[in-house]
Amino acid sequence: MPAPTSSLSRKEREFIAREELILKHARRLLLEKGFQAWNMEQLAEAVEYSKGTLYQHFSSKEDLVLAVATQSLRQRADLFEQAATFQGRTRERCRAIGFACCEFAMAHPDYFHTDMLLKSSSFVEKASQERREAHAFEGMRCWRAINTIIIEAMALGELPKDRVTAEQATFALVSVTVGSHIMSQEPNLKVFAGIKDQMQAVRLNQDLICDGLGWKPLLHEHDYRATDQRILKQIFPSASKWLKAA
Amino acid sequence: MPAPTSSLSRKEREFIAREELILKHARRLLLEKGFQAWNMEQLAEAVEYSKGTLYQHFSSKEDLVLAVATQSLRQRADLFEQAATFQGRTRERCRAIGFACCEFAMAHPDYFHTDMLLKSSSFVEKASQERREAHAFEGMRCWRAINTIIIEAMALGELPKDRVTAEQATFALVSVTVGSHIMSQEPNLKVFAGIKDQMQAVRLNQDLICDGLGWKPLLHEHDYRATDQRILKQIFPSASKWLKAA
DNA sequence: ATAAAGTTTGACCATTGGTCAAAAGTGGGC
DNA sequence: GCCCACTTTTGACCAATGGTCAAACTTTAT
Repeated sequence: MPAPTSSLSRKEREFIAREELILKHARRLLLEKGFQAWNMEQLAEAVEYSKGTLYQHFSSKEDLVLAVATQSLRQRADLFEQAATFQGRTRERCRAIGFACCEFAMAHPDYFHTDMLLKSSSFVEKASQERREAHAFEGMRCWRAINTIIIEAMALGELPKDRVTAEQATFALVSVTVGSHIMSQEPNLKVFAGIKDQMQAVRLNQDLICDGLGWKPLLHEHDYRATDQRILKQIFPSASKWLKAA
Repeated sequence: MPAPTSSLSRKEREFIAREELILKHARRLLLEKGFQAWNMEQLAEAVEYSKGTLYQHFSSKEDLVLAVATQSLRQRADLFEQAATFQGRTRERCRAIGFACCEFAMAHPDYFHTDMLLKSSSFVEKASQERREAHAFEGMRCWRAINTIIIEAMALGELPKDRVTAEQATFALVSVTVGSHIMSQEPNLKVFAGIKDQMQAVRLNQDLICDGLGWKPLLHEHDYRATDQRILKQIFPSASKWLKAA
């Protein structure tokens, strides 16, 4: 018998592996069909376990979906924190987070829809306390990544602090980002607004907020194309596929 | 027998009245419980008709909810168009629409949540074609109210047209508004961001976008307090209750 | 080999969105 | 006042599905 490769027993490792298998298939169904158009029986068949086993991992369908969303949100927070390490001025680092969010949105096209479901109290109330807390924790990491840069920008005088507080600025950036991602997926709106590149539309709106905040250097005061190239090279070397004309 | 007061027969008028009764109670349930936590039987009891009768008006629960949302959206469009008649400079008129949207959000605290449900294709596919078209129509009215002012602002030179197109500017304003309304309802975020007055937070973000667009006069170049007072007096005399410190 | 402990299963239950045949109601003609 | 054709309303019923749990099955310790 081989020695355990970690501190977890075989059973525990199997349990975790199965949970990840379930989450993987649930994510796929969620992406393909949304929330309603699949059921636990179908998921059970997909993972080749029975329905009862699913319920040993998740207390309800909502709990499961929350777990999928939290997994995604953790990746988003990872990307944000990674982007925040970009070497450059504060607004450039904020921009790197903007790219991080686009990178995330490309990898998880259904995330914002699912996240909107979670905002319904009757939905989230059916999930377990632990998973709710885990989700809130990852959300806080995303918030803090932005908030930290803004506080630093204000301390350095690159972002005027007489207009809004650091929290108001963070709230503005978060709001415009979420709103833009949601709206840019609306088929009707895409036609009206003539949106070709969704991610570019999101980042433009972020730029408008930053300019509105007076965050130096303003859009026309600096060669942000060069910054974008650096961000892509340093932080997201794999992202160039979706960013054709940086 | 009295002569008919309109071109509709008694039966037709009763049908319409019943439909409005159903919508009224459905709206109440939606506000109190969200989408899942009530069923058609409960609604039937509330309106004192049977389930079968409900289905003579609406093809599905989703169809019914879409009808409620469209009713709300029509009011939103009405308010937008009313606000657009405000006498003043283009940015002031845009600001009046910002107030209109807050007025609407106060009257329909659940609207944006419900609207997010509609963005799920599996949801909206269960509604009837007519109701989908009606919803898209009211959405277009809202879009156009903003878009029209922006086009005029660009023609007058009050809004520079070398940065973004009129459609991009409209998209930015719509996105920030929706995103801010959604985010400002998030309990966690309200704590983090220290939001006391949600509507003020939404309007601040709109101001940041307008400033970012370079829409003259900028926030610090003009006494918008006075504008706000005029908007409230001329357009929304009844709104002063929620706007304590304009 | 056997018993104890843990794991997996799928038949089963309750809820609920949606249907439809039958009951109830309506109104015009005689 | 009565009949009858037509419309409207009803609620028993159906199918789908989230969730449960006793029994079957597997693993482990002795």
